[in-house]
Amino acid sequence: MSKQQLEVIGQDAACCPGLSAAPLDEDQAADLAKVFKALGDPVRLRLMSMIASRGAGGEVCVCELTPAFDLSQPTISHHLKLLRQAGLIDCERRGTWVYYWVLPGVLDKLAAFLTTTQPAGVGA
Amino acid sequence: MSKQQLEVIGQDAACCPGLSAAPLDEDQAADLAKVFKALGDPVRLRLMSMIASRGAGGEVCVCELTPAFDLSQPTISHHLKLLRQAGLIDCERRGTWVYYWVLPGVLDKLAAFLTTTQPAGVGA
DNA sequence: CGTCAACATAGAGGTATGTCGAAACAACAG
DNA sequence: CTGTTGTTTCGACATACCTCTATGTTGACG
Repeated sequence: MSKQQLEVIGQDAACCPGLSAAPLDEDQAADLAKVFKALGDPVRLRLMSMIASRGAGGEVCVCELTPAFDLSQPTISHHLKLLRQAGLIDCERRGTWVYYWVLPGVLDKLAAFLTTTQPAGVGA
Repeated sequence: MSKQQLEVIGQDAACCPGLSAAPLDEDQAADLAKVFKALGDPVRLRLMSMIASRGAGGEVCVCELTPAFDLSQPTISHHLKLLRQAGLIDCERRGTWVYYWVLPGVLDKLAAFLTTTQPAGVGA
């Protein structure tokens, strides 16, 4: 499902040198900005939090997410789609319901990108 | 200078439980979203990177930042203002020039917020 | 005091984003 | 097959955002 997500964060070695390591070039900045932009909305941030707080292999049904907001169901679906396109989450339909989960490693890689103290042994 | 920046990240103890720890409430999400939204633009991300790559106490003059982009000087100034209002950077005028730096600890706290493996001793 | 350079602010215009209701799609129950 | 429930897609609209030009502000220098 969903062949249309970014791979900014998930690229094998490292997504990029790190924000504080060296000035980003235009392409890196554009890709990373899409991920941060996806997190730059209160609704999406809460959605991410609700999904991520289920733990590593955890999943959440859309039917659990929607009633937590004073928004229409299509709007929630729209935000979930944006998070998916940003490469942060993925989903699967099982019967009537659709379950979402956080793509493994994405948040940690994003955290590593922001960390100013470089993790030892990243080469270069 | 600049009494108008967010304090989301800098709050004494912890800005919040962490994205994966527990579902964010509306207020936390709204505050955090402003920070991520500030990073959700390629230009601002490059600006942050250019400033942050100067290291801990490093500073950058605006006159060094502006010519790196194909944008007008007021546009760069506008983006710097947004980054400042998000509580990510601060600035000081020295003579004719204005110098910007990354507020200490902000990026690391943001990284800690995203990290899924909770730092030891956070209770619960 | 006058002028110049470095930045910031103000206002305007085009584009993207968030939200909705309506409709389409998928899966299951009778 | 038909109806019901859960979810996504489709247009449409109001608002926010990014960018520009024009103007203001601050400090340096004669």
